[in-house]
Amino acid sequence: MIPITVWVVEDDAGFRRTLRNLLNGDEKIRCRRVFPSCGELFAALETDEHPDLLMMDLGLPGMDGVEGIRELSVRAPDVAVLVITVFQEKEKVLEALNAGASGYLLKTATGREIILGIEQVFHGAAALSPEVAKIVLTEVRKPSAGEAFNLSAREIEVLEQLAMDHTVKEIADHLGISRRTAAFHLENIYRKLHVQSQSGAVAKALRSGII
Amino acid sequence: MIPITVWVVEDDAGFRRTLRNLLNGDEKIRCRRVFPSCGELFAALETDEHPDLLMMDLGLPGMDGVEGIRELSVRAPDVAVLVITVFQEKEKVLEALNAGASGYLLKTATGREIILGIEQVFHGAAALSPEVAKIVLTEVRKPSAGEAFNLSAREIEVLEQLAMDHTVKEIADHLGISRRTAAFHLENIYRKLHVQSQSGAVAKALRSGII
DNA sequence: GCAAGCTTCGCATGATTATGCGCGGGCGTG
DNA sequence: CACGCCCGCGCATAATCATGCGAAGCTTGC
Repeated sequence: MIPITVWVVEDDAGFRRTLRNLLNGDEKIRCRRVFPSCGELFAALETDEHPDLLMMDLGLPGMDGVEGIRELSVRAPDVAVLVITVFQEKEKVLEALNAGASGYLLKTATGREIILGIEQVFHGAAALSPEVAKIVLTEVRKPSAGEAFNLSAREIEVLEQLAMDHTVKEIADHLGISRRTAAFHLENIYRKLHVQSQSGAVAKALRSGII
Repeated sequence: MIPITVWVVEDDAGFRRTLRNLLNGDEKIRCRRVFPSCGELFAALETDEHPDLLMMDLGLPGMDGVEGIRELSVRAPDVAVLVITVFQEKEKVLEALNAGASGYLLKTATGREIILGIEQVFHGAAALSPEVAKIVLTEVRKPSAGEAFNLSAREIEVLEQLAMDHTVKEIADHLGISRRTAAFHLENIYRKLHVQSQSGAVAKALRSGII
């Protein structure tokens, strides 16, 4: 069986070694190269054969880990990235995942969890530490989904049309009602959403998951 | 140490028994009650002391699992829900998580993973099977994140203000510029986003993750 | 060094909105 | 069988917006 080839970028020499030893202790994984910063990584990507997966720290000297991931997704989109870091702030997590990371593990993870995470990412799944999963979960969860504001079906239709870049006049035509009626619905929407402009209504509706 | 009390709703008698035995095989967990459907669960919630956590199947006779979760989050918001199911469709996953589930495991998970998942959820984290994490990840990832439209910093500020329910006049005051300038920025935003109204711009900006 | 793009502003006009006032019909709850 | 809420429409006015024309200082990059 061909082992999963893994590279590591980690500035802390101690943890770098620990990680390398851990990975090479598993026969399904081969970690041949480790780097203290993104600079060395990109140099190596120019000349060497790309690894299957890259384990990336975030708090790095020089180019930040998140930027490194962003850069990597352009230069070497074939390499999956698994973040391993101490940061568990929402911003860091979302930035890293948006930059293209396929997984995000905390350094509190056990060796076994790290090995499992690598296998999962390699097989196209995602690896998230529970704490990180919680953050991501909160993020996908839509606030309350509409019912809260008691918008009528017609009002939601109007909102959807608004968000589709239509004017009140166009909305009236599309819904087969007069512009006055469309405007009337809009007034009620303003009242229910506590806003006073089309933009505000659309913003609130989108952020609340109503549309 | 007080064990984590867990209840189970699962229509398949075989898997129900397997699950119960698995849970009670761990000294940190106590599974005293299992139900074949949501009806029995809600009846028990009326009379008995609530469990710490509920493991919930999704494909259930009578009330669907997702609806059950929704109902539970109203009737017994103190009970955490961990979904265990065979469904790995994006819709099901997001529905369940939006309904209030704190975790989502596939039935392919190992006993160890299930036990771990329960502990994680009990400790306020989230438990997601790797395949599920992948789905959730794809969902949080913002489409293109702004740069694609080449909006200037000022233009993004204007958009943010618009989404905050401000009029062009107010935006001008807040940014310390004339209304004509604010309107000018808006024109450029329209051009760059290919829209022709404030509402359309706000909708596109929000959906694209620009703001 | 100069072209290009961003940011800033004034003036003006026609289009569009926001909103108050009135009016009528339908549906579900108490 | 009212009462409240949703849906539909007209008229009118004041405010706001969209946009064309013209102009200028600044930063960025070839």
